[in-house]
Amino acid sequence: MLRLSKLTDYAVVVLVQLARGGAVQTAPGIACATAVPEPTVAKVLKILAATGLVTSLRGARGGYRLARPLAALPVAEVIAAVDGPIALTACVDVSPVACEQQRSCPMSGRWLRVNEAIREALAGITLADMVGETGAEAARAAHPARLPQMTIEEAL
Amino acid sequence: MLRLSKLTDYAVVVLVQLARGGAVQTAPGIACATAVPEPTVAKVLKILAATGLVTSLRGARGGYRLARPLAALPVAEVIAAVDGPIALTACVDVSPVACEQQRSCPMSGRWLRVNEAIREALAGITLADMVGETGAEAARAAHPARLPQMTIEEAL
DNA sequence: ATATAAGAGGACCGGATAAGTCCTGATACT
DNA sequence: AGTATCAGGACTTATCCGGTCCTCTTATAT
Repeated sequence: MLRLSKLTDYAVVVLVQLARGGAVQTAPGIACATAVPEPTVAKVLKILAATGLVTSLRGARGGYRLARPLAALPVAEVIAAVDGPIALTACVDVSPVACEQQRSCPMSGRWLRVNEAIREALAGITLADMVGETGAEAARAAHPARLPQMTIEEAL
Repeated sequence: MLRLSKLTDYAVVVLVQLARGGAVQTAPGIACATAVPEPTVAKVLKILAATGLVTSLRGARGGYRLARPLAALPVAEVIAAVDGPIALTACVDVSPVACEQQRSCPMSGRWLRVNEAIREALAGITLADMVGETGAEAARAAHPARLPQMTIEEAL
């Protein structure tokens, strides 16, 4: 399915909310504004802070703030921050011995190119791009309520 | 991680082997040639046959044959055949009600564009491309033995 | 006609991995 | 000093994938 984790989805939601609010916002506040469960929001924010996509302010009146504007934030970075580096797990945890037995492992390094293509595609889209697109679509659905999985069916 | 399933990896190996052998090959034969466990090869072949990427011949002296040359087989199709349509599972099994509660779901349809970008990237690479690349790399590693996960580290 | 080789199609079990929750500690504002 | 907030980890649960096996159908060969 080539799917990315739900956490990544949440991360985008959270980041967009941060951009919308503008100033410093607390985790509970963002949870309230986005309907994402609060512990999950906190988790996501910690991860994003650890990777530098948001900056944190501790103490009373603390919270989180975007480190960069959405326009300077490629999706690839968000995915990499939450799910780890973008990689199509090919050839992992396979003992080299098992491979040498064959005349020539027909897979060595094959996926690098594919991986690179995906990486570039994701690097070229910023969160601002994603937000902009929905604005255009808002016309055909007043209260959109996440598209069920029309996305999936029409994907390919 | 944006990872694709191991089955997809196997599918590519199997398809390449099919192309290499040329004629009709049986599942056990391919398993033997690729070191992929036989039941798994059989499973992959069934899936590929069901989606028309390979054609099957039943009965004694039966086996599998490539339906198309590798050059006409984009990676996207293989992935779609094995893992299902390419989709970044966003907005799945979330009750619409929970979403309407919010002022406006900031996620509706957001991932479509990203999804499309990936789809295009994968549609542009054929299995022949993947095979060709490795041929070029064969020089720097005599018996390659699948690159561990250098792939992952360097990915982003 | 019968035996045999091969694929078709499903059911099943086990293991890995993500999702989500909670707890404890550190820090800074009031 | 007190309180609000983030930091960081541990833990539980659930889901999904990987892998195996069994049975049925089909077609060739003897």
